[in-house]
Amino acid sequence: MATTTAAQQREKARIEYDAFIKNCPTNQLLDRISDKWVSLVVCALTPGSMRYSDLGRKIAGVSPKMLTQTLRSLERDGLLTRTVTPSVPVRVDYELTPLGTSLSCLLSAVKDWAELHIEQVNKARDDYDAEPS
Amino acid sequence: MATTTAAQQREKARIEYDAFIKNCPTNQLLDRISDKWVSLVVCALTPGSMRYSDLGRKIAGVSPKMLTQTLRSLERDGLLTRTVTPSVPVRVDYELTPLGTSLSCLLSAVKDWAELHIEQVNKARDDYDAEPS
DNA sequence: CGGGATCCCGATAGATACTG
DNA sequence: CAGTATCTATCGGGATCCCG
Repeated sequence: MATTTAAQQREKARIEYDAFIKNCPTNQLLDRISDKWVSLVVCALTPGSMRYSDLGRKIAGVSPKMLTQTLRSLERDGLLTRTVTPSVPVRVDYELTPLGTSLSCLLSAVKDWAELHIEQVNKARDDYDAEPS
Repeated sequence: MATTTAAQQREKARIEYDAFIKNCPTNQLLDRISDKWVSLVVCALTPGSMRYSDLGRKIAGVSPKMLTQTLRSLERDGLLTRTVTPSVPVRVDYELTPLGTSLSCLLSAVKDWAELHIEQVNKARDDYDAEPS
């Protein structure tokens, strides 16, 4: 048991690198917006506030669990606010904060790039797939 | 068997929505850059071309499998080129294409946003976690 | 040196059912 | 209406071995 195996050393390196990545703001942000539902929620809320069930319907395909989970994490990061109105049927509204709106703008930039270059990517993909080798 | 269950209908909706998402350039791009290693590889290659093993060392923590897989998919999308030099020990260089460089610029924008707003996010997170409830 | 093929495991998405 | 709890199936990703 004495000697450290190569596997253990690599494991150590991996953990350190993971820590490095987690402390990197860029990767944190990438992790955040890469989440399957985050971009959809942000996009859905960009026009204005919306209720929980309306979001569920607009995003169609999301399970209550994932919707709640996504909304919670976005709320935690200060990207949206959660407002509970204790009426007879409870009413909960979600709305982007200025920070959330700012993120929405960034997503727009991503969207623009995507739409501008998607054809090149698709072409490259076809060429690659068509290669004889 | 005649009647379609609610579960089946939801399943259908999910599949359609999935298809919708997959056809959306923005989500394709998000899927791409959200990949754990893609941003790191692009970032590593931004200064210039690099060899396979150099990449592996610079990114430290990536397994050969993931590195190869990442490089292949990026090559397929026309974001980088792969050059094989059949010398005695084989030599393979990777280099960003103009399209890849363009993506690198987008990642820079993401990076800028991240560094500009990370403090707000962290503060919001602390506040949220500190809440009594 | 630069990979491909295979096996395996932990994380997590999502379906379902229940609650205030 | 707006969630929560639980269970399961899937799958990304790492380890390992092997090849050209």
